[in-house]
Amino acid sequence: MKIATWNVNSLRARADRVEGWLLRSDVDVVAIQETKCKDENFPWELFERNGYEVAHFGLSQWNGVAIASRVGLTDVERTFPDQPAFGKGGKDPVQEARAIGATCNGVRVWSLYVPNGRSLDDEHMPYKLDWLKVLNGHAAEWISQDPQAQIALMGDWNIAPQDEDVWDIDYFRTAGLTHVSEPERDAFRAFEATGFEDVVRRHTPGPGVYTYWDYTQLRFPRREGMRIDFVLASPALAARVVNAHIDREERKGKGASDHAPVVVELSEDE
DNA sequence: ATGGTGGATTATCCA
Repeated sequence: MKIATWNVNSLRARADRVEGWLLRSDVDVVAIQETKCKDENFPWELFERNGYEVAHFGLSQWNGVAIASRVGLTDVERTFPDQPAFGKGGKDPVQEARAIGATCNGVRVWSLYVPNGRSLDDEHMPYKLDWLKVLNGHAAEWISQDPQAQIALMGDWNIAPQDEDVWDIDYFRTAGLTHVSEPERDAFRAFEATGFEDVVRRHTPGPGVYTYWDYTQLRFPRREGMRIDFVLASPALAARVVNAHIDREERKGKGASDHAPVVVELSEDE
């Protein structure tokens, strides 16, 4: 069984590429981020005609997460419990469309689009950190209730956990950029302390291995990217991982997302 | 090389 995560940066703008990749990649489950649409604009047929069931959570032109599966899709959950809401300027806080969960062939899959902190002193940064803290609290409960639970927390984490996960750590430090700050890295490491493992890194060692390249500044041809998309697996799921890769080819050419798909191969169920 | 990122929406916002 192959599971994947991919921030597509608009499903409508990327429909042809997504369909082509589904056919080529042969994945059984894909967690999608940044669909950038509501249900009424979601390309349901694209998945159906290729044999995938799909669940979507999208509230506006922003964010939007989905899970597509050809090995079953049950117990869909939109937002995790007590998911922190965001609202500024006196507006009512809303739980944004950043998390959807579903069970696919025995694996509890979460498609996650972690909030972007924007800058170290922006109000989005405490929102991001709180969001991760609440999620990790649930992740700890899930494992504690069932140590054999197979859980995949996958998506765009908007964190580069190690210095080698950006092309030039000094550039990030000097400019005071997000994604590499200690509070963000602490929030990521907290999931590892809970027992979750980044199951892609051991199959795709760095340096110079990334999942995202900014559209500007010729970042992709210059090989100046960031590793910010991760599959964090519970212990029982991590034990099934036999391979993983980052599909850098998909970042090439006209009409590519700024993120590459990340694919994890699992051994067959016991 | 007279360009310069791209998407959703349409003058900005978001990443």
